[in-house]
Amino acid sequence: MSISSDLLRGHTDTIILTQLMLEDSYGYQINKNVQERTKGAYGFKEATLYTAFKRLEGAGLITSYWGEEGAGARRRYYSITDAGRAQWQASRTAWEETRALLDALIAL
Amino acid sequence: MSISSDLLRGHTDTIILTQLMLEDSYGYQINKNVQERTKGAYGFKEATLYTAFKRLEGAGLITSYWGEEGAGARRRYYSITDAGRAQWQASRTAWEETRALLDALIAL
DNA sequence: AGAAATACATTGACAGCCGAAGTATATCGT
DNA sequence: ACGATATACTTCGGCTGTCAATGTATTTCT
Repeated sequence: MSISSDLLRGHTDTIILTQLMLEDSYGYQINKNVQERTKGAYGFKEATLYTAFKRLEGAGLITSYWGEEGAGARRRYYSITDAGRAQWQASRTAWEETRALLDALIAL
Repeated sequence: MSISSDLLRGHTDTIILTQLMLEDSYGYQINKNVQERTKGAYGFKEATLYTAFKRLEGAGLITSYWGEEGAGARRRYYSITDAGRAQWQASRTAWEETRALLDALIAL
């Protein structure tokens, strides 16, 4: 986790929504995917991750249900809603705009 | 200011340092420059800006002095230190890494 | 049996952003 | 002359997201 999370602050929800755009998933798996995609350079702290799920579910962007595995630790799966999909589109655009702004602002 | 500052959170100090890499400047001017560079899409709130100056000066990354204009409202100029220049280099690299991470994480 | 990995959850502290309010000077239009 | 607007800086208190710490519980590996 070499990157300070302060620099990604505000993008947490979007990162989670991105994972859920691909398939229903649960906290531990989502975090594993994030670590894989970033080759270990970034991962969520557990408290951050589960706090984000609460926030997203409260906002109606995701829903959750308990997994039905007979064996293994219980898993709470999350599923993105239509509102969540719309939010993801908006957030993706916002990221592109943010990236352009910062490229312009952090250059001599 | 169409972009949410939550998405730039943590980059405020770097943006200010970038301006001071170019020349000594003061709060109001720095903010004008930011607005120009972003074509009006972003600007700092005053409280955010002056809080950042305090933080940067406390960290030894910038120093300040009062301008000597005889006329006009008083201006406090800021100057980047050697430590500030080193920090800017590090922050620029961090931004490039952050950008790569988010490009990887906010994509299907 | 013990350690490590999997998996989820809560609490309290901390830091950055900002609305709001205040202070002060200069300029422009009428 | 006067009010509005722009310039310019400062502080306070609230809000929000991150996270260290702590706790619970199950499975797998040695």
